[in-house]
Amino acid sequence: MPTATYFNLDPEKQRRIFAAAVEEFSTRRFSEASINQIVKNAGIPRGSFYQYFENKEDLYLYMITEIGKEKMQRFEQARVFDTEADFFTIYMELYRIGLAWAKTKPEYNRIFLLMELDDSEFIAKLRKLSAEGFAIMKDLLERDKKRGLIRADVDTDLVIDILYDLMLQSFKRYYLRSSEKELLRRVQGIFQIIKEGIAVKREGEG
Amino acid sequence: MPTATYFNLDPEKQRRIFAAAVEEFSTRRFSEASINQIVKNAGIPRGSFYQYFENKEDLYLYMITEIGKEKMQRFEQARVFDTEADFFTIYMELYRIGLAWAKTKPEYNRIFLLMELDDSEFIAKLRKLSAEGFAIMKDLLERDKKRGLIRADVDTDLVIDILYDLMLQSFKRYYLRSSEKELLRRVQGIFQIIKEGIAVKREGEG
DNA sequence: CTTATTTATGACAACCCTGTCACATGACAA
DNA sequence: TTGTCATGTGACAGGGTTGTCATAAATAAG
Repeated sequence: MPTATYFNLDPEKQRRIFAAAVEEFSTRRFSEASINQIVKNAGIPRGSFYQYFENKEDLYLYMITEIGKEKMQRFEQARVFDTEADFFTIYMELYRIGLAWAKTKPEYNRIFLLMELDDSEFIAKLRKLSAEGFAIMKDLLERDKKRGLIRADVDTDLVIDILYDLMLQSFKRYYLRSSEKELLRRVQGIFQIIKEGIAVKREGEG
Repeated sequence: MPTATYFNLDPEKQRRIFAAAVEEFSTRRFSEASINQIVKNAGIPRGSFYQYFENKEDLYLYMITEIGKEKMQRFEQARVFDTEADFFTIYMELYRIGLAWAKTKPEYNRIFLLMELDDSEFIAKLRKLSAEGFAIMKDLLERDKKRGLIRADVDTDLVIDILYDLMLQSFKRYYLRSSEKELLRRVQGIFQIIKEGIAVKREGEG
């Protein structure tokens, strides 16, 4: 948490510091990001930084929390969870929203992608927290099981895991080369495979 | 490529340097690895390093090439590609071999995992090369399509992509926490899903 | 034995980084 | 005005990194 001094600061200055943090952390991994660079971009003296934040972790945590709040709002106002739609439909919708968000705030999104590339203790802890949000998806999948849409023998956790990995990986690709259209087609393709499988269906099996 | 001077070196010294490189690159990402550390571990003076290698990239490339050769030998001597077995069986077998290899040479394996975590230009180039080896898998999948084992409408490239991502991700997990047994069960689970899908099969569909 | 060439070596320059701390400045109160 | 407290500030210590280079040692050739 930033110090009281930080919160007493001129809002414009706060914004400048926040922006500088976003700039740095969306360019370099946490472990490679430099406070020096941040203070330079924010136009504040080095000493001041330590007046506002304990260290790099402190700033990062603050930034991530703020961004997280903003993202959550997007999901909440979309109300995708309140429908009776099936698991895949909801997942796709969430993905769409996430994509739209990433489009308006590409730097924010880069921060999350870079987070996945980091393997420091600190980031590992953070990642764990954000992954816990996926419990909702597990519930949805199990609901569909009860509704007879998903086979009963399917390992729910594994499916959630798989989808998380694949979505993340696809996102990475998107930021490297693909267009949004391509990306969405890819995600559709993935869903199709996870739903139906790729093997030729033979009768009397299960 | 190392200089002639390097290859003229006492083999024992060469081995020491190689080992030091492996030690460092299996602990830290390429971008974070330090030549200082390597020369220290190898017990050679800093100046000598630059007599043998142009820079860090040069050494890394050499090391990766050597390790790649060794890994390829494993696959070749297993002759998994010569069977009439189906795609999934062969993939599983390759995975098993890879796992066995990773078990005897965990440092080598860590190097590849860390490579996936890096995003420098240099590593991106390297990764691309190693991914091209997956063309064989694509051929196998297409063979199974012709044999009527895989549905004709399936996007081969996408499946190869998906499997690559998922296998890699599973490997990462294995090195972080899981046991080999757990990992193999997970991979089996993934194959099952990719094969059969997770949706309840309704008649008269496709 | 002497000269030429190759190889070995560590000090050095130049550039990063972080966290601290003594001091300067501003603000508000007595 | 003087004192007190909050804030601003940059120099500094101590740590890291890479690549170079003058010199020393070893080896080969004449």
